[in-house]
Amino acid sequence: MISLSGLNDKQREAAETVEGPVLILAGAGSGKTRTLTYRIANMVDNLGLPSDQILGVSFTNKAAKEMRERVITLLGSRKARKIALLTFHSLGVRILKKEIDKLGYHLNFSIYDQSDQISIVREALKHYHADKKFDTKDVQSKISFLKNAGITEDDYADSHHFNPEDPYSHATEYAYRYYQEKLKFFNAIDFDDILFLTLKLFRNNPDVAKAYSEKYQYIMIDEYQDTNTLQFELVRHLTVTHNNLCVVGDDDQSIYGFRGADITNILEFEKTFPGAKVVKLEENYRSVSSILDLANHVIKENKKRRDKTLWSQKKSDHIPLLWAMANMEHEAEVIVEEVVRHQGNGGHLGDIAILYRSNTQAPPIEDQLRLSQVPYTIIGGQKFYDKKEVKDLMSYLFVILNPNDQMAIRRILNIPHRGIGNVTLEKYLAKSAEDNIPLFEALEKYPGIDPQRSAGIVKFVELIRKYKQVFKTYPLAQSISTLIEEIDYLNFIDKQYDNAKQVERRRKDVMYFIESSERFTNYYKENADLKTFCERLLLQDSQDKEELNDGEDHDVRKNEVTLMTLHSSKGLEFDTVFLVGVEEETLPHKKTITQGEDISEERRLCYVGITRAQARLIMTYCKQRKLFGKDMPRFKSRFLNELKNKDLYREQDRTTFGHLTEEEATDYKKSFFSNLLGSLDEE
DNA sequence: GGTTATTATTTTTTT
DNA sequence: AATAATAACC
Repeated sequence: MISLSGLNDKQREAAETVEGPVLILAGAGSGKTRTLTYRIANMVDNLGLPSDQILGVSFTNKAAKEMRERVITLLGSRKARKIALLTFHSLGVRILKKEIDKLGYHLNFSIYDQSDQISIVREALKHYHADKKFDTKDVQSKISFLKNAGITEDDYADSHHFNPEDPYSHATEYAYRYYQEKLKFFNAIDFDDILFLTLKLFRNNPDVAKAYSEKYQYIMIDEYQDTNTLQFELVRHLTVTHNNLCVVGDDDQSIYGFRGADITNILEFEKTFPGAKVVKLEENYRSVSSILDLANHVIKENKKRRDKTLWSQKKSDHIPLLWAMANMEHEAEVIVEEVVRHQGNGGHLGDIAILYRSNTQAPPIEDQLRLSQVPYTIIGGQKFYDKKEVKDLMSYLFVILNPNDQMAIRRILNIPHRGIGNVTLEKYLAKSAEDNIPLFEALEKYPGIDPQRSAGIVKFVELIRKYKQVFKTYPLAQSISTLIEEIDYLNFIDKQYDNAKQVERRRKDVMYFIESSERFTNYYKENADLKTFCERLLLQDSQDKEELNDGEDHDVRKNEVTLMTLHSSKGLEFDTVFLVGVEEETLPHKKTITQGEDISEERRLCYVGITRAQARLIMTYCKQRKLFGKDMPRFKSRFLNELKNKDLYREQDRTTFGHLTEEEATDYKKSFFSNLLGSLDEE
């Protein structure tokens, strides 16, 4: 039996209401994850509901992982195993893998990431002759936005997003059609399609939707304020047979507007799901009151929000700090120094998070941590599969799996060099269009378009054919190693780069790729297929692969500092939080300032960051920052400047010793110089 | 077709 | 500063 006595009345009410629609309005730190995990534990352990009928959906891998870990802590891994705790996208792939043939795709579809998307859009815009130049990335993100709003390429021209006066709209319409056509032809889907097509599937096949709704009898959605139209519709289909839906959210923490998050989903929940029970969680258990005060005042500046003020019983003499730094390097130095001090005082590194607006802020801090030999882990950032080598190798896997995948073929056709360059490729692309056959078939059918290149073409086709068989007969990891050997990829890297350090790094990535396939194969045994492996690499961030080891230390946070973006930090908490780069044009981000006036989402982001901290909050900003190789003056963020009460935080100028007493300053200088001397000794 | 030099461009945020 | 796209070479 799981006891619910550790929950407060409201939390307990939410955890015990298992049937019917439930809306939990949960302020930051009000124990929302705790409530959800106890709710799940209650269902399984106390009510005896079958665990494979429970589905919990979150937005980020990090959040899904956290949820799983906490459920395991309550139930143990045996009982928790069958509970589906997924992101929206992994749920979508799980469904499409079995059902996508009903939409006219083959089951062996490839998944395209943003860089694939951009190349196709670039191609589309090339075909779209116009005197104006269009920004490829802009058009791509517009298409992505439209998909997330549930608008198809045919609906676009009639929607209110289409502006007949605007050349961009016309270009986007053309590109959208071109793009969708190509993807289908390549038997590929993009990240947005994972949800888009799942919804289409449900719409076209109500019986399939019904079956999944029956499979998942109890559904919970975390961070409901961030659901977009697509996700909302999916949820509706999934709950059609039972209406057992529990959603949790907080309008102040809506930070996915750029992905089409629709706040009315949460505001009108009771309308959509009549008879919903609404539970409000307002007591904050996370932060000390001084941190909460600051957060409340920052978010109060947002005009459009449901008024609420979180309160906390936790008192402390800590006042949030704001440190002014000279530049990025200095920022990194001072922060790491503080981290080291914390460690020296016997503090646990897992209690510390360093949060930033964008991933580009991480490298200097990372460098400094490494230099000081402080263990750390970075969540998100550059994806493992984003690395050139990994993409190349994955492209091989995708082609072997799905020969229609043109983007992947084009990527590897001449890697390693087979003497097939752009000119030859264009010839084959023309043939492929002419005969209306996939590129790969064109390669098979016309090996002799250019007699000089013929040998290379045949070799490539043979290679793919051969490995289709190899992957069928031998275990995954073994097949991958043989493939890499056969194409002599490591040698190719050697030849490509003359910088020894680069070669080393890239070879390491390849080795890591092989290792990760071995781990995967060991874990899934004979079920380790090519497709699942690729999906895992694409959908999961690199650190999640560690999960394959099935470690037992799920409830113990590692002794590492955590670095991540504000977006990834949502739903998490840390004893000490460094919120770095609280400056104009970083938070709020420049892009929001220049292109749109709505700064409120940036303010919510700031709010999210502040409310991650339990006991200690240290914000920083730089007086100067290098941008595109140039030093630019920087200023404190308006989110702090606009506060009338200046006692909410304490500002300290770390570029001088002014914030220290004379004694402290002497100590500081002494240790600074001895460090300097120490590092000189090493040289 | 491949390599190198020059020029343009870049930074949200997640899956 | 770093990287990618383009142009100009071999």
